[in-house]
Amino acid sequence: MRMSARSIHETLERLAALLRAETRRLGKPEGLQPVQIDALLYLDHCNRYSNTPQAVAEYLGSTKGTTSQTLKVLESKNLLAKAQDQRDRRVVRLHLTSKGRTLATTLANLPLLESALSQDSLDAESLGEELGGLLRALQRAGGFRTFGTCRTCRFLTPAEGGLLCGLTREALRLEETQQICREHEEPRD
Amino acid sequence: MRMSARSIHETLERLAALLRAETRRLGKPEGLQPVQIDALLYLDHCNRYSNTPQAVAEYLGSTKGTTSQTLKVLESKNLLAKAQDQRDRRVVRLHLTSKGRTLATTLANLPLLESALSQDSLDAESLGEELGGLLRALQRAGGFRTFGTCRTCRFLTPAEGGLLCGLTREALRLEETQQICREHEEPRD
DNA sequence: GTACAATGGTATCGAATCGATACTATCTAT
DNA sequence: ATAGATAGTATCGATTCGATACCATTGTAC
Repeated sequence: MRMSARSIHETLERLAALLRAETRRLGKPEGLQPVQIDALLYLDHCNRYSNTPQAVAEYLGSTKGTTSQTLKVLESKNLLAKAQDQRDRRVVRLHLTSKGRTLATTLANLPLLESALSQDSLDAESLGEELGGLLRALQRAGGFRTFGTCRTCRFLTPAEGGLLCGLTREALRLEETQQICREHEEPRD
Repeated sequence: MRMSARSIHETLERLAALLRAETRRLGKPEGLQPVQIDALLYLDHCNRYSNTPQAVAEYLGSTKGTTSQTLKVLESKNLLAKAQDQRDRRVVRLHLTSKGRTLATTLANLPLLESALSQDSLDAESLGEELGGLLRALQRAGGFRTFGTCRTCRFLTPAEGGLLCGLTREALRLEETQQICREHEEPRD
């Protein structure tokens, strides 16, 4: 039984539709759209190099203009605050408010997905591996940014007294290495 | 390394965003939105019990109203034709035009996905298994219709001279058993 | 050092999605 | 025959999204 690209395409589309509907359901009490929730979760999980409108746009696969509106909504709901970067004054830094952090934590786990993953027939471990592999393959095929964490980044370099980002030459706290980074790159074979 | 529900959630979201962007790109020359393409592909691949607006709505995880608009667009582009069902005159039957069939065939394979799946690091077989398993688990958890094919349906019954749908008691041609069915149900335990 | 391109971001417009609601038509159960 | 369920459409308002234009800041070429 050969597994065709079309059948995988179909399955992915069904998964995406279900996930989207569930996200919509979950965001409804807060008056949040799926895209707004995606942005919120990203900002809750990205590092200090990656909390800009541009990065959000790339992560969501959207344009700057659309993302700007999405962020405006989150700001108007007091879920995030904007601040001008001091080094590069074109750049806006996005920080979740405590209300935003709380909401992100709530929205991060989808009940539907939780209960699906807890079923005996599923091995979350190998599922995660396969999904991750597909994502990396797609990103490689399309030349997109990978948005991974330091753990799998080719720039991560051990130094005396801790870890270092080889790109910025800055020291990284341990928690930071588990956050999503816009500059993440896979090791070269 | 425990694989958390959140990280799977995140990966799925990224996959969905990439797929959606790619579908958008692909549909642009035709002036079709992603949802319209999804509906087109569904109608190209569903059986005669499942080609109604209601079924499309359930498949896409959307509402009747929204789906009605989606279908209106496809109709105005001469990609599908509506016909009243003669048995139940509330029901509208949707049939792709030859133009619609052709376009569906074109849009069914995403270049990005094809090239990702062809990479050595990926085993399309086990990926398909894992994805299918996750989809079934989600459908079970949420009580959604499964939209599978006869091959995995508990209603499929062998009869003299061919196959039979145990629900409608009608004979099925072999090709039909490979199409998506709205009445599909997984075997009980 | 001054022009000029590149980059980050916002504003605005029009087309489309989407949920909600209300409505019509048809079928089914009693 | 009547009530209720079901299939579908129409319409409204909020939001998404791409496209375009625009502004501010930074980087680069000369």
